[in-house]
Amino acid sequence: MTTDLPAKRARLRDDLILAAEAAIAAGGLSALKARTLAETAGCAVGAIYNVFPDLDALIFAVNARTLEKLDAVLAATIRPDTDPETAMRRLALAYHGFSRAERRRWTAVFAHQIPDGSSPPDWYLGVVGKLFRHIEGPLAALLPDATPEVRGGLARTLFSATHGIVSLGLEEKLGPAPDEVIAQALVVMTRSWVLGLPGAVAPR
Amino acid sequence: MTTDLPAKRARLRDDLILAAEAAIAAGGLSALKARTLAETAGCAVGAIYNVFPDLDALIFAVNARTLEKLDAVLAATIRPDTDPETAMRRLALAYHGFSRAERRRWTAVFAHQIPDGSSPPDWYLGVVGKLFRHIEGPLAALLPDATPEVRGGLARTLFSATHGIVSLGLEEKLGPAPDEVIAQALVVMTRSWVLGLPGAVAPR
DNA sequence: AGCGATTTTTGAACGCCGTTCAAATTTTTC
DNA sequence: GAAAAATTTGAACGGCGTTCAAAAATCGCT
Repeated sequence: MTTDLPAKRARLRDDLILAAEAAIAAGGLSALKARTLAETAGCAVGAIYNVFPDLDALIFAVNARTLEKLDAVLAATIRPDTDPETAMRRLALAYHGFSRAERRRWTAVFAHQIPDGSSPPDWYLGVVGKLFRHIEGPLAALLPDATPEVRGGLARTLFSATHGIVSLGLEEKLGPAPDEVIAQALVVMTRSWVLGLPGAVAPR
Repeated sequence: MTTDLPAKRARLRDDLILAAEAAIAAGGLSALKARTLAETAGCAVGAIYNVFPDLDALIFAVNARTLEKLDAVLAATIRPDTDPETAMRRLALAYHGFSRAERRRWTAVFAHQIPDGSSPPDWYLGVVGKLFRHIEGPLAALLPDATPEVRGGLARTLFSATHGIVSLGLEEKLGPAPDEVIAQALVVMTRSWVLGLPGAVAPR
């Protein structure tokens, strides 16, 4: 019985990601411990470092999965021909809903701090980048004259703004913030974009 | 020479806050170490815990100072009679500028994660809450018919959205984000609010 | 001023963490 | 089947926040 070397490594890799994901879902980023992880995945502590350079890399793998799941949720949210306001509102509310449903996993994506000089791996930024494209459809309908560059930049801006509202609400960094209040804020915000953006991007 | 008991404690408290602030400004939240702190402030490690229940409490004290400083910057940014668009744009750009000038201290405010169940102390939320009031002036000029409650909620929303744009830009969580790009995004965003909010808050 | 009671300060020690690396084990090669 | 190479192992390391028995300082009283 030849257990196929690289396949065994790949299986351990998957087991570790699943174990890490479960730990994060149960207790947040700070609940991720090398020793617990090794026990859950059924390997020695040192084995983790045969597959990942450090726990940060493992966290990136988990966070990428969370982002992929969010991507799928957003993709299922709108049809291509939905009008811009409905589409933007649904996207924002879907984002909010996901962040509530997957509270800890989603928080981990943004709470994860990497050492000062370094930046996220390229493959990871690619996964992040896919998220913006959902907004680009509605934006194109709303701003037919905008260049793809302008639209791309704007998609990023709207994503960031939505993220700010959802994120500060979820972590309650600004005080209590009930679900319904956040949702209403998102509705007003998206409505304001639909009314204001066409004039705002046009040159003076 | 009676060295006045409570005064000595207060002095140590201040020394610790200053030492912590310097550590954070030099190397971020993760550079805050109890032993280094004690040495800088000229006390024993255990003495920290005579003044603060734990390092989290000390971090709140530092972050409150940072927020007070931001509050002062925002207060100096606009005159009472500035038109809404100019005021909002200046506030957003001032927020962005502060986050760049005080990169590490500002990052510490939002990167600071408290244990799962607990929430920030009330006095701290009070300091945070003061920040929103700067937006309320311009908002009142823009939406004369809005109730104070609506204005208050909206101020929070706009703050959160601005924060999202500045924050994701600064941490480069979505990829590279040069200063000028972020600033331009804020200009478009505030312009869109001025054009769109009056219609967006009005009932259908 | 003297001296026992009380409070405050001290820093070695504790438990836990991510990570390493010499040794044990497994797999490959001939 | 045995020697060589590659992989896996887990005790050990250095560093962390926090604690707490002991030491030092201060207070209360005569």
